Amino acid sequence: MLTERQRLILNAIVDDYIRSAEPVGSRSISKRGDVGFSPATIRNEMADLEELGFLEQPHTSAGRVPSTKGYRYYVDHLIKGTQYEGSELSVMRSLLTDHMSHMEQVLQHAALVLSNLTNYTSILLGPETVSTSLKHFNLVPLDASNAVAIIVTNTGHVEHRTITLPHGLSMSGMEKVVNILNAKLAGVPIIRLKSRLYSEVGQELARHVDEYEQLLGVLENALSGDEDESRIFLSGTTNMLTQPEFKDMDKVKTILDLLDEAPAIMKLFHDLPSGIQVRIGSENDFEAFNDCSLITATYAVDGQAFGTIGILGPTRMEYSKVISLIDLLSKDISVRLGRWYK
Amino acid sequence: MLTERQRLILNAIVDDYIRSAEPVGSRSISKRGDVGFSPATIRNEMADLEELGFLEQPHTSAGRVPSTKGYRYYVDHLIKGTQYEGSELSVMRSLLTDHMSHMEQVLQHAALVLSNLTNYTSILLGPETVSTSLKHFNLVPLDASNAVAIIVTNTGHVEHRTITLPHGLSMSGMEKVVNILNAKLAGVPIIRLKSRLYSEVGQELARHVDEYEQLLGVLENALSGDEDESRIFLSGTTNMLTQPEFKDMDKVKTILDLLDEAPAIMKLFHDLPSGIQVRIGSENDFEAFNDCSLITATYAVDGQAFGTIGILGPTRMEYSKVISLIDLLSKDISVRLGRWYK
DNA sequence: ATTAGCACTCGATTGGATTGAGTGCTAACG
DNA sequence: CGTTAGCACTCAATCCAATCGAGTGCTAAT
Repeated sequence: MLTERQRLILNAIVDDYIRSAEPVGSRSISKRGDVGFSPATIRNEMADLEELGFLEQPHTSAGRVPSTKGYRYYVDHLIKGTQYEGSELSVMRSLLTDHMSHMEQVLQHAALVLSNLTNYTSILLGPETVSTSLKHFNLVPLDASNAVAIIVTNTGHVEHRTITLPHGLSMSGMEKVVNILNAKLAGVPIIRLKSRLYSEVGQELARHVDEYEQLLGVLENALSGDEDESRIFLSGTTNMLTQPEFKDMDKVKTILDLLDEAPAIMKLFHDLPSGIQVRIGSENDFEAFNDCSLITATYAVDGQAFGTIGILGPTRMEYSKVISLIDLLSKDISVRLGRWYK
Repeated sequence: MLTERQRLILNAIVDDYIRSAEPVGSRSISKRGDVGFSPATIRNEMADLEELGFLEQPHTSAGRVPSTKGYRYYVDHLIKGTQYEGSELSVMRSLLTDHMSHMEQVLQHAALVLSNLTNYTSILLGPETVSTSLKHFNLVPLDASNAVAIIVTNTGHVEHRTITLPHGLSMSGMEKVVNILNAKLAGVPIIRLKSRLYSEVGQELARHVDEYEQLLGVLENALSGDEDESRIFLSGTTNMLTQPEFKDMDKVKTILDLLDEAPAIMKLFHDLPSGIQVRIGSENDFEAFNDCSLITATYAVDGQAFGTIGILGPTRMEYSKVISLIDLLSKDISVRLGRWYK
């Protein structure tokens, strides 16, 4: 357990380092108003804190830098209870008031606002496929052999896909197909659609359609969504470039490249408990992101878990500010989507 | 006019500089097999070429670097007729053989292949809105007050948008709306849709629907597409980071940020003649891209202009290779889309 | 017309001295 | 006894002068 003075000093060091991005020495925090001790005393404490693993020294005769453990203690115990910065709060409110017509727009816009306000990278995840189910299916004929398949989920998400129909499927045949699918598949979770398609729809289709095998194949294709790809909304990826810790091009490139890949992002976000979560540096078990911290919050609509909001930045991140912003935004999105949902 | 020897030397310098990214001296090109003159002679010629504006010297006692004019002469007169690199050619062929179901997929995939093969940034533009027209319109009811509007264009592009319908619009009313819209608007260019909506559809609608004013507003909204946003397919933007000339973070950030903005890209691509086009450095009148070259090719489907393929890289770009690749790919896409089109 | 030779330029590299921000330790102090 | 002043020490960063070397332009010889 840390003494009160140690906590004070640790807090000062982390704050200073977050501001300046440079190792902080005993003198500089002694000169700050809030720690009324001489450099010598502070040096002693700093040595102790280093021994305990909260601080690190790039080299002898340099100042101290917070370790992952140091940041961890900072966010867990030292951050002053969510101190909303009034101005930015109202800015966000005003930026989010545009009326928007569908979920994707809300999320993409929120991502933009968030990255602009923080100067970090924002990552928003839409509804998990696990918790979405089919609400409605439809086919709109284009010409003799092509049609657009429309898939509407219970989360209000709409997708379309052009498909090629088997030869000789009549207008009324198509209507029957649509009816059968809706009857059998409405309410079924997206991830179960394929198996259900074969187990329940197959025989039924066979009774009404000649080329039902080919049709099944086409439908299977139509019903398997992009999964992850379309859930992800990114913004401000280039903000990484402005951080002094990422002056190394190669490192930045690997990070930016990973952010372009849906699977990498899903891995980064894997296994998050609900509520606000902070993953600091080496805590997120992903080699490339060891110099980054990820702050996430899940949001819910209508009581059930929905998606996730994330901010990715350097470990030297303005935790306090970001946490309060993300907290706020997640609630706001819940409300906003909840309202529009009905 | 340049002498044969000057052309030879200019060619050697540009080639060398493209390879090494460092100022080229007289000795090093004298040692290359293809220019059989002594360094002294070459120096004289280089001085002349500099006076003529084809070369530049970063400072006295450094080698020469091609100027924009130098690159221009190089691509116009010195590049050996499209020398397909056999291996990469076949790689591209094989990468593009996957069967793909719609235009967007083809273009996005082509962008990926192109950026991977070149290590530059690839930018593909889908069909221009000017040349697209409405082929088919449809409404799919979701619930009492919402529906999905489906817009199909003559280029095979499909868009959907969820809209909120006026209260009390019956099923049959909706059918009428769809019929009217299709009758009046099919074949109309996308950019004219709005004006036609008011000039021709208005009265007709008024006769059949009560709340036609509100409906008109909603339809107008539904028919105005994303325009540019959805035409653009980018890939390999982070390849910029690997180029030594872009080691300056600020410069890279401005470029990457611009690439995220549809209007900027449209401005970059403005006013391109058909065929293959090379814009070198300061030639593209866009401050931020003065260190970049843009190579573009338009492609056509069914005889009419369709979209554009572009590669953005440093001025020190492998013009010869990129030009041949882009030439090839543009033709390939034409064929591919043309086939799938029917 | 070409080229060998040479003096010259100037950025890049090298290495040694200096600086200065930081430390740890010890002894003095309230 | 906890705190602090003082001091010797460390080490990256900065500075500076010397040197290097890749390159040039010019001139004179071939």
